[in-house]
Amino acid sequence: MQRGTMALSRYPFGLIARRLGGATPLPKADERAILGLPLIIRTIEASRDIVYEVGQSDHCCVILDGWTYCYQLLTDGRRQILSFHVPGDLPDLQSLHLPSPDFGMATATRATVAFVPHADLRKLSDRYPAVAQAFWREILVTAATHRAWITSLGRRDAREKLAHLFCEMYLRLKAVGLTDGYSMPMPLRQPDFADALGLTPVHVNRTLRSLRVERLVDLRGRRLMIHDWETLCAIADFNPKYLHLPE
Amino acid sequence: MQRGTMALSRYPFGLIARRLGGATPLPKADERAILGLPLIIRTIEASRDIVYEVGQSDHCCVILDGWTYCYQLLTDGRRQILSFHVPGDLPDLQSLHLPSPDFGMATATRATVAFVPHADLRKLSDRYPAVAQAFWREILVTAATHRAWITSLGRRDAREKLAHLFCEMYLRLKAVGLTDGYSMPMPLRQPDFADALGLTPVHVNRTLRSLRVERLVDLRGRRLMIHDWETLCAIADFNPKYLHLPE
DNA sequence: CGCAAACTTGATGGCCGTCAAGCAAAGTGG
DNA sequence: CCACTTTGCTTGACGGCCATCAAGTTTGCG
Repeated sequence: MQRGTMALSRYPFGLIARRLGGATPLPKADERAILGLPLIIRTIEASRDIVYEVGQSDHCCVILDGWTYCYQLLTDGRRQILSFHVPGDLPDLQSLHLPSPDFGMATATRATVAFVPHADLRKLSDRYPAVAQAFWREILVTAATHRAWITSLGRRDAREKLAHLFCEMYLRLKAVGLTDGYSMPMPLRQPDFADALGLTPVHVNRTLRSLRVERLVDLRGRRLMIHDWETLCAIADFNPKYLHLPE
Repeated sequence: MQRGTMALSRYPFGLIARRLGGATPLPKADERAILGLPLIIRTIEASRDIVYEVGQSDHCCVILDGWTYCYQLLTDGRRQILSFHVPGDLPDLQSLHLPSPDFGMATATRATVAFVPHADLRKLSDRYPAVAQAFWREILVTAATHRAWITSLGRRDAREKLAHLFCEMYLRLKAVGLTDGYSMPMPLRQPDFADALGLTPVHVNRTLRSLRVERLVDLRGRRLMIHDWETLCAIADFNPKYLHLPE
């Protein structure tokens, strides 16, 4: 475990300050304040619950490297993934204002995560209104993404659901500079897709094959190649507005 | 159309102040400030879009009477309902902080709605921190409800979905005093259930019948009678925590 | 009162789940 | 570093939940 800001150069933490600004960049002073936050940085193995041993959940977490997800379980063991998170994301900002979270968090890959004390985040947002605004914006975009998932789960078939998820993750990764043309990292396993889209792994497999056969996408070696972005968007009926990305 | 606060005695507006407080009631001064908000009150027919003719969407709305819902459409016309709203709800508080909404709003029944200018809400929440806190709490509970719906849509079958929706609406109506024992108003039509739960009206009909035959619930004359709350909760795997209701 | 929408039920079909088996990949421990 | 085990991938066979189509009845709005 590392403490303090020394190690930050190895992680895209400046990115977070930039991303929070969205279309309207944060003032320099606000960015500096963000970079000065005290952090506890941890690297967690793949497929582990992200437990808040640091204090009892009085921290928010920032994804620095790897993928994580939020999920809920039914008592009989059925799992539903609620959202995926990539570097630069703040998956549980809401814990600042609403105690007793209603979901769990886990790593999809080995991931490096920074924990920031609630107290420091509150001080920060009290002092820098633009930061407070940015935090809330982040929470509202999460809610908008939830709505997009509700519509996907309720009214799209398997093929359309997969296409929609690919479109969303492509733009989010592109926004943080993790794409390479139309190629992107895609470390999720077929059971992860299944639990996110309300399907079974077997059916995810068949649906992926059909997308591959039609030369729309290619998922190999933990990378996704999008061969036909326009058609993929059309199949998904994808409208990126809800992500509120700049440009 | 009515203006000002005169008409408020006819509507459960004090309720909203109380509901916003949640488990910890708002200070009296804050409640008075809420009751002093300028309002435009409208009664809208059933099955109409709630359009913001008042200015261009620089208002939030408060449901005073009747039921409304938020929805998204796919370009081919498929509809997904994202949430239902009952008296006391503030369905679009998020518009205060995030322009360009990603969903539409419509009435499920004839409904009376109050519109409050963003500017006044902002003044209010700047001046009364407890109100600001309450507004954000409201938004976060909406997000938590979205998550519960994601899990329902992804991992519950038709019968469980219906049971879960009934449990949620029962507790929400009970919290605003609109239930009568285990009986409650339920003005939604079968096509509304279908679009909320990712089903077809035909299948909703069959599923309702099976719940009725088993004497779990009875839906007649726009009212829902819950005969066996415990079993209904068990079928739905219902955990009310996400609603963050008092008590 | 008339027409549109909702409700109800039956028949049929398809998307996706379940079960199963073989194989590949990746993580674990000696 | 290799045996071992777990997890994931792939494909086939089969079944079930839910969609679609259709037609008759009822409700309710204008």
